[in-house]
Amino acid sequence: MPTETVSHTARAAQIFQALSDETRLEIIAMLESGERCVCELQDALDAAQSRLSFHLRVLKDAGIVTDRREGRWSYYELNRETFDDAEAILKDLRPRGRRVAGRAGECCS
Amino acid sequence: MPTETVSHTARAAQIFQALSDETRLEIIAMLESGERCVCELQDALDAAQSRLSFHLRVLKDAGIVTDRREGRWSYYELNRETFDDAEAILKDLRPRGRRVAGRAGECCS
DNA sequence: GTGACCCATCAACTTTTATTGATATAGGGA
DNA sequence: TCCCTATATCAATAAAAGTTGATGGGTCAC
Repeated sequence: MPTETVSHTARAAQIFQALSDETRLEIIAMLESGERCVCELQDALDAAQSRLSFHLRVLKDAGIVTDRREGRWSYYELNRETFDDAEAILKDLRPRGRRVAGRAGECCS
Repeated sequence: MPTETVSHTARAAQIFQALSDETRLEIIAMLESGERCVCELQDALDAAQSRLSFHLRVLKDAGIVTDRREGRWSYYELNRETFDDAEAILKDLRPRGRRVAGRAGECCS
């Protein structure tokens, strides 16, 4: 077993947590069509620089984006793998079969 | 246009936020096979009653579960619709086409 | 070099979430 | 009726996440 540092659930929680903020969802929307540099995001989102930087870090830590430095610019890009993971996790969470409800008296001691 | 009270992003954020906690993910996992009563969850998750109740409410507010009262028991069940929504949202967020990076000088003023 | 710019990080603070223990409500059985 | 059980809710607190403004390190143009 290779480095399974965190549990499956912890990883799922991390991904969803990163997706649970409107600013970050807007960032993701802007990155949908490809790589962008931080200043473009800043202009478009009208967010304070440190705030944006904070959210980008959350996204990066969750593996949702990757970054690349070029000269004095930083470019961020969506990471397809993590989106695959997210989809898989979601499919896993989905309701499956049916189970007849434990009727009164069956469920509690 | 009917009651579009909250933005698309806000709704997305709410769903992901509800999914961003390990306890809640465990609850969902327990509900995958069907409806359960609160006390079953309580036993299985070994969570304080009020804590569990809190998390169930978060899930309910986000539309991830529905509840049903029967006598003195409450039964919770996963809500397929919301899982469909979540999947659709995720698909929407996915990286699409490519875009050539704005090279140095192109992105900032 | 010097200075302007892009960006990350930090510290202080505010806001939001989560936990805990207590109380309240409602149903069922004696 | 009285009590016990199941569950929600509330108030107080703790912990986590987000915001803001300041600082500092790299990189480029001069």
